[in-house]
Amino acid sequence: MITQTVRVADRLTREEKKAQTRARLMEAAAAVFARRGLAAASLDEIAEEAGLTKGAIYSNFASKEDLVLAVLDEAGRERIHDITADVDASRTVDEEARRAGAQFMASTQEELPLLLLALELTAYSGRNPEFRDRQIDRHRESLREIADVMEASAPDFGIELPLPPRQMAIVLNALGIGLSIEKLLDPEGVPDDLFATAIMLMYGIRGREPDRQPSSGTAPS
Amino acid sequence: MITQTVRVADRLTREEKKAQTRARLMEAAAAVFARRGLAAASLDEIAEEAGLTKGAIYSNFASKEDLVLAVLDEAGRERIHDITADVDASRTVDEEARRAGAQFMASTQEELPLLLLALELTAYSGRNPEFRDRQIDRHRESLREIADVMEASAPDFGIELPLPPRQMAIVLNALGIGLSIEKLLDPEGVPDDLFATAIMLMYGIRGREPDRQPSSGTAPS
DNA sequence: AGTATCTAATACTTCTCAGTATCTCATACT
DNA sequence: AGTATGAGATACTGAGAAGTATTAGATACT
Repeated sequence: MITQTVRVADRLTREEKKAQTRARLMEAAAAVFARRGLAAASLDEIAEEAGLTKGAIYSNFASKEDLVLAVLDEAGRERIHDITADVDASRTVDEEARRAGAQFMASTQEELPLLLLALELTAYSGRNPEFRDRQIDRHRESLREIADVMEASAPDFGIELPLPPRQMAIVLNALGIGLSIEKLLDPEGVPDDLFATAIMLMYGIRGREPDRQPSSGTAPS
Repeated sequence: MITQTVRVADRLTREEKKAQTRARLMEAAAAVFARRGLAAASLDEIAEEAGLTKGAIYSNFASKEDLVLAVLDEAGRERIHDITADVDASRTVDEEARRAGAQFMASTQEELPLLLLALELTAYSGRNPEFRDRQIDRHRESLREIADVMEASAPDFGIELPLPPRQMAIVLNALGIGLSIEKLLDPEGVPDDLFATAIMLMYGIRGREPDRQPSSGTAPS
């Protein structure tokens, strides 16, 4: 016998309701983790943010760590894609490097809580190898995406990668994260275009000034 | 009347004893913070590690945060110095970059807990601006030390810095930290000499292979 | 010598939070 | 309709930790 579930607008099936609860919890968790940090975020606060209670959390996730992983898994999918998706080989390398560099720095600045959370997670990973192992695939995937885009677009830009794509991706990613940290620690000390400038140096494209600029001057501090 | 304090070998004056206690606490704190992380390190554990009790901590420091800051202040002094002090302009740039790069990567690997602690502190700084402000001077000083060494040694190496020294220092530091993080997340994914290679690219010194190496091959994975 | 002072130990308070046990009530099934 | 199921609420437990009050005992001062 085939059962036909009658659907009224806000009359959800159990499965749907649960999925919705789960989604609300994950959204709330993402916000609270970003706001408070990994350790300081309490499950009670997350539940409250979602308009639910801790019971809902433990009905949907095995533990706090489990919830974190679920949140990460979802968040991790979109991150890199946003930036690489915008690569446009009809512009010059110079333009494109500046755009991507600026976009990267801007996004980490405006979503600072996410950067902070990522730092904490990295530290946590360093102390909990099994946690790290559960993230490694996603991390490699992100790198591969960067590598693929760079490899694919290099000919269009008329340049050659000075390193194998994967290594280039690692360097790029590392530099971006490192500079974000520098900027976090000393916002005024890091020029906005430093990322792009450094990248172009590696590509062998020397700066706009043919000769050396003085170490101090009218340039932005 | 002048008081002469009699000194027997292990008979310390009050002041000395207190200083010694403080030093023992800071040493223990450094170890425990590194081992457990910022939040997970308990004052009881630190006290125990020092062979003392929490009373000793609160007699010497106002709060946990105060203790952290004291530890950092001391630890921060030696770090950078170790690496820059070894710069030797009698070697070639290539050699020297490789040495410094390898030394940096090796030191962050073998003192991994310190890297993790630094990450947590950075995240903490991002959420507590007044804490960050108390670190900013030290951070700038470290950068200046790197910048000075690079600026001073560049002529000896017969090269020119492609960027103002301070910016060069920022990029170098950022890249080092970023690569350390990459290596932490995926130890096998990061070649040991990638740091040096990237640096040399920025200096405009192209790799040992005149032509491009394939993206995969007999190289370690 | 006798007293004051201050370091660090002891013991306690207060609080936060992850995780659990239990219960309720809406949905699903028969 | 009546019963079974399970999502989520409520209330609790237990661990652990920061910080405090008090005290003991050694050192310094007179």
